Amino acid sequence: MTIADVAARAEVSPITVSRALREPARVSEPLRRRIDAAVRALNYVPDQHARALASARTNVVGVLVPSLTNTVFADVLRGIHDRAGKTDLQVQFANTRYSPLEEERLIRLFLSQSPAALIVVGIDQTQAGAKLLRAAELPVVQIMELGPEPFDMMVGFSQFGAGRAMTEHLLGAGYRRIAFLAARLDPRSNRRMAGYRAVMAEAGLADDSLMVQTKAPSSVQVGCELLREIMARRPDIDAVFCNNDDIALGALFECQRLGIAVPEHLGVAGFNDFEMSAAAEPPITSVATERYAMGVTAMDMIAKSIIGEPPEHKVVDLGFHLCPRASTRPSRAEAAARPRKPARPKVAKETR
Amino acid sequence: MTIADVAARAEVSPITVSRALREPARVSEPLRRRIDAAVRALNYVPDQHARALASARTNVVGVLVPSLTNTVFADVLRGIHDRAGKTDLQVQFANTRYSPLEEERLIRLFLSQSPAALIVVGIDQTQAGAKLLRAAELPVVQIMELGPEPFDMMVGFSQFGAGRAMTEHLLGAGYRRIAFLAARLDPRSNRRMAGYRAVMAEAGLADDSLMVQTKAPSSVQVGCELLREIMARRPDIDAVFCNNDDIALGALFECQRLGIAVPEHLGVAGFNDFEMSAAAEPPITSVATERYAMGVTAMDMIAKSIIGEPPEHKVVDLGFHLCPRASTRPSRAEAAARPRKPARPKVAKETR
DNA sequence: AGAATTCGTGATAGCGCTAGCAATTTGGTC
DNA sequence: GACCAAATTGCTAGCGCTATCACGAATTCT
Repeated sequence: MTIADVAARAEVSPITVSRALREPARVSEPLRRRIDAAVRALNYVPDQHARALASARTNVVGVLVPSLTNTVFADVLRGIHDRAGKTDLQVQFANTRYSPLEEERLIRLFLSQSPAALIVVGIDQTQAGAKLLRAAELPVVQIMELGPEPFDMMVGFSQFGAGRAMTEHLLGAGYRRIAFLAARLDPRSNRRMAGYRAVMAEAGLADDSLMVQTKAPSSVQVGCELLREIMARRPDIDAVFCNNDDIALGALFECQRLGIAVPEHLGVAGFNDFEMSAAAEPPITSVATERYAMGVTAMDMIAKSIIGEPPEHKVVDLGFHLCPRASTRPSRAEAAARPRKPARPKVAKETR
Repeated sequence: MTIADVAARAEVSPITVSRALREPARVSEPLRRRIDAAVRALNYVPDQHARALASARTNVVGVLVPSLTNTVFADVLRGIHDRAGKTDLQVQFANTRYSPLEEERLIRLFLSQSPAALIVVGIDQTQAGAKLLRAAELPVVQIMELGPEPFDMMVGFSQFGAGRAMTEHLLGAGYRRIAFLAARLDPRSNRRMAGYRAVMAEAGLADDSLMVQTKAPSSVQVGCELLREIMARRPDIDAVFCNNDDIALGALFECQRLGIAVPEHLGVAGFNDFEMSAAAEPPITSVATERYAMGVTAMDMIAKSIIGEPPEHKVVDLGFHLCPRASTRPSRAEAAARPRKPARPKVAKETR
């Protein structure tokens, strides 16, 4: 079942079939109809390998992410994958395991296979990796955060700004001794922490002993441990801002174990607005990010670039939004706007 | 940078280079050394497309899973991916969205690209899909569960048996009116439910009003809703066996909200032993399954098959094990073995 | 009217690699 | 020393597709 079979059936030359499939506009109406009919009758599927070999191009989009299991990236991948299904692009994932060197190796590997485009996470590639991506003659999208001098395109939000926003929210709710709990600090968590630090410093409340971290990857268990640690070191804290919602959930569980009332004695805030956070008791204050949309948008930008219509904006800020919930006291603004007795908080729609 | 460049540098013919790379044993020691040196000096990477075109074979393993975000599959994918990194096999994922028809479409699509092997989930393919896979001349691994007449190979565990085991454990702990909470029932959840039903029937305790389910996919939020529903319908229940740990977590949160003491008034058990379950307060009784190992084993079997050494056992049972925790009363056997006052349960190591 | 351009189609020549066979060398066997 | 089998290397001919150029016919321009 090759292009020649289709050509024979449609009584045209193979090259015309090839054109009808790739650039229908360049083939006359009647031929195109005959060819389409033949393709359908024979259930013809072009051979990707032959196509790639002959044209020195592929329809494979390489995606380099630090982790395949972290919910954050799983959501982005789902967006990428869903959108890819609507084009003829294929997706090839690879796992950098949070290692810039591994990422560089994978960049080399992928580039050697001349993919249609690449998606990488963040802005902290190695120098060599950055140079390769900048020089590459293909669409490149950096996702998850924003920064100056994109290699090509960018879709994300300000991690620093999000860290600031949550910290400001907590200050606005009257918290003063706010601890920061962090698992393995990848570059994005680091920038959130920088946002926290900046706000605390501006308020004259900065204090390094309020910050606890570990090299272990983020998990609920780690959240438990970090909470015990900070409570041992600084029993006077009045809130914890957790790097990630699983840390926050662990912190909440540990509070229950230790008999610490949330939010009365301790406010607990997370980041990323995982599905479980809104359902927890009490529901956990968090910052929602547009992970799925990020994947979709990245693929959209790539699809447009490939057909020669690069997107209007090369850098897209999808923003974030704060989700104040009962695990922290309401801020003054909210308290004014709400009825006295806070009703069961409405749970945002959580679709998969 | 082609095989010809390497051949020129090593002063041999291109075909010898090709052989040295694919079947080193068939090339003499000295030539092999010269060729290896040339490959490294030129940083040569064979063109996958040319290779696939010429040999009518690829090194791509297709993986069809129902979901990319569900932790269960994310863990399996990680195993598959990790192991693939140690061979020269590439992995291509696709998402069936729990639809057998979509799965069939993808089976056709993948087979038309003659992959090196296929991994599919479970035993509930459409008739046409099953026929295609049975006829396919390539390694096929069915994962996640076991069953009679594998297409080729199988790695999993008995979902029915696991459902039985948990239900028996709950009975052994003295629970009698055990509800079953289920989100969208995919075939595997169904078999777990069948295990529950069988044990309840044997004990003379079966009662359809004890079973609640919804079409929504599994989530913590859905766990909350299901718990409210069953408590409204059957306030006399003494335990809930949840389809999945996120349902169990939601049930636990809802118990906290409703003031139901766990495990005194209600035992809560889950399934899959997600990381958060051991860290919850109280820690949630669950059934651990070997998801990562399943992915690794599947890839191992495939790798062996491809080099012509099919694995000794075509069907591998990785089993499961019960993790009794404080969200259910201890069974009689455990109670006898343990000290009176249950210490904080040790948390199993949870590595990522 | 003749030249220049555009349009639609086709012929040719590879893309980089490997299957299959052919040629050569080596190491034994009778 | 002639002969055979095995081991080693190389040649030839594509795999299925597309880039490039070529060609005639239709269209536009001067």
